[in-house]
Amino acid sequence: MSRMEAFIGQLEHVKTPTDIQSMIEALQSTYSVSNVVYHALNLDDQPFAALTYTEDWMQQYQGQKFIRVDPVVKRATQQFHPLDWNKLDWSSRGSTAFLGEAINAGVGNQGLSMPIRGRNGQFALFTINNEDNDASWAKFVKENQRDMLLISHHIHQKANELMCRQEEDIYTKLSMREVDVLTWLARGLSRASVAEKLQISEHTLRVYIDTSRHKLRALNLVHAVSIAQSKLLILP
Amino acid sequence: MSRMEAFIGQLEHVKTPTDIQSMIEALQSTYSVSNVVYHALNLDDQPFAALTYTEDWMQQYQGQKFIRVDPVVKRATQQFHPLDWNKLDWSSRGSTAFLGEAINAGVGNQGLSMPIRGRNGQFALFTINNEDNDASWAKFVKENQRDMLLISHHIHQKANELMCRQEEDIYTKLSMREVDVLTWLARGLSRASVAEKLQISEHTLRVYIDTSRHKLRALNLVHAVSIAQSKLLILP
DNA sequence: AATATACTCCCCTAAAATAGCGAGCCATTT
DNA sequence: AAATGGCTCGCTATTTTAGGGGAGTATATT
Repeated sequence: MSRMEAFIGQLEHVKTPTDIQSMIEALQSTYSVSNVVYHALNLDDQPFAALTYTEDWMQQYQGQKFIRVDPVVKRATQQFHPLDWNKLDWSSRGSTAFLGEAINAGVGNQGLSMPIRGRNGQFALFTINNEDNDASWAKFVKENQRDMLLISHHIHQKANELMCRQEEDIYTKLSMREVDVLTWLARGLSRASVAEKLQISEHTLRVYIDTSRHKLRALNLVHAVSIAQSKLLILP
Repeated sequence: MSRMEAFIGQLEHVKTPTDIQSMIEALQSTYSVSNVVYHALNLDDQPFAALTYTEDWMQQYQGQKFIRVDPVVKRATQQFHPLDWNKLDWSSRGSTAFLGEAINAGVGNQGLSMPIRGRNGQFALFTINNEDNDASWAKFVKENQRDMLLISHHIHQKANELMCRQEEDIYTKLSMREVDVLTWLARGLSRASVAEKLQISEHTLRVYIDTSRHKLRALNLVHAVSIAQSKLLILP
């Protein structure tokens, strides 16, 4: 049984968020890397992280809002496949400063980050990084990338189970017409255009907007579209 | 070398969308299943599918808008991990009718669907289905689920490479303030509230809305938020 | 040093969105 | 048979947003 399979087997016994942290630390030593990071930017609106970075670095990262200049995050949000830090552009002013601080804080010079996208617009990053030369790191990536992808999926699944309410929300059952309306509004059509497209009066249209807004507990139309979109209640 | 590894190796030589279709058909015979389906609902706004269903069934599916009642799609949009059709609720009126038609059309009674979420709000489904009894299907799933996950990722990656423009869009570089503004607006705050929160005048706020709307080529605010959100330019 | 981009502020008017009230028909579920 | 929920239409009023101008400072980038 491979390291990966053993790890995923163990992961099944995880019961608390703290256990996830332990599993991340176990990964760090099993694969002998500087750091392992699972960072969910939103699990049902709440962020969650399990990682091996120092407390200092985490506070600095958050305090200086590094998430805004971190090229890993920027790139990962627009990528599907795993992302090798080698292929990033570290040249911009903000990034270079960030890189310096990161290396200072014990973040490895080599890294591999995998974007994870979940239900309801969840976005998380699973990162493994190490102090290493290019050749040796390339070998490591080649050998372990597939394992990492599977592990990252399982960790995200676990985090999701533990941190998110799993019950179905009866309020998020939009009717067909409500879905139609929100879909077209999300595409930028005005109420008048949508009414014409759906062949209903603007008054009726307004009813659908109101009811869906209430079902989604949204404060206004923009909010309603935003929620419906992130929950994939409306499809592109 | 496993079947999965061989397949992923071959996938690297794929150069055209038709090749993807061939690979899907290869999967069908390699794993001896009734059908294999890769269906991307949106790749840069365009849908794409490579599958082994009959032309008739596809037309019926589209003509009768089965996507609206298909419980696989409904559930998959809210799930992260692979989804076994056994665990679905087929009891609702629309679903039962749909199920009957599907079986008629040669869709297996057993199935496994994996949701794939990509960059820019992409959503795709990779499905494998077969005519089989519960026990034998459970065994198949247990043995091959991991392979299917990796394969689905690689197919999506390929489809993405082939079908989507990969260049960066200079227009989608929002400034920090623009991101702030769209983020809070997406959360349902009114302009007045956002202006107060960011400590700027409503007039200034309006400038950010206008510039970001133009950058995103959006028709109005709702559209702009929708685009920014699907491109993950604003984070939750 | 020059050009571009981000950030801030102000005027105006017309259009659109929100919010309250009402009603009837049809299908599905209980 | 009754109840629920979806779909359709109407009115009035107030608040909010969109779209058209213009203008100055500071910070990057080239």
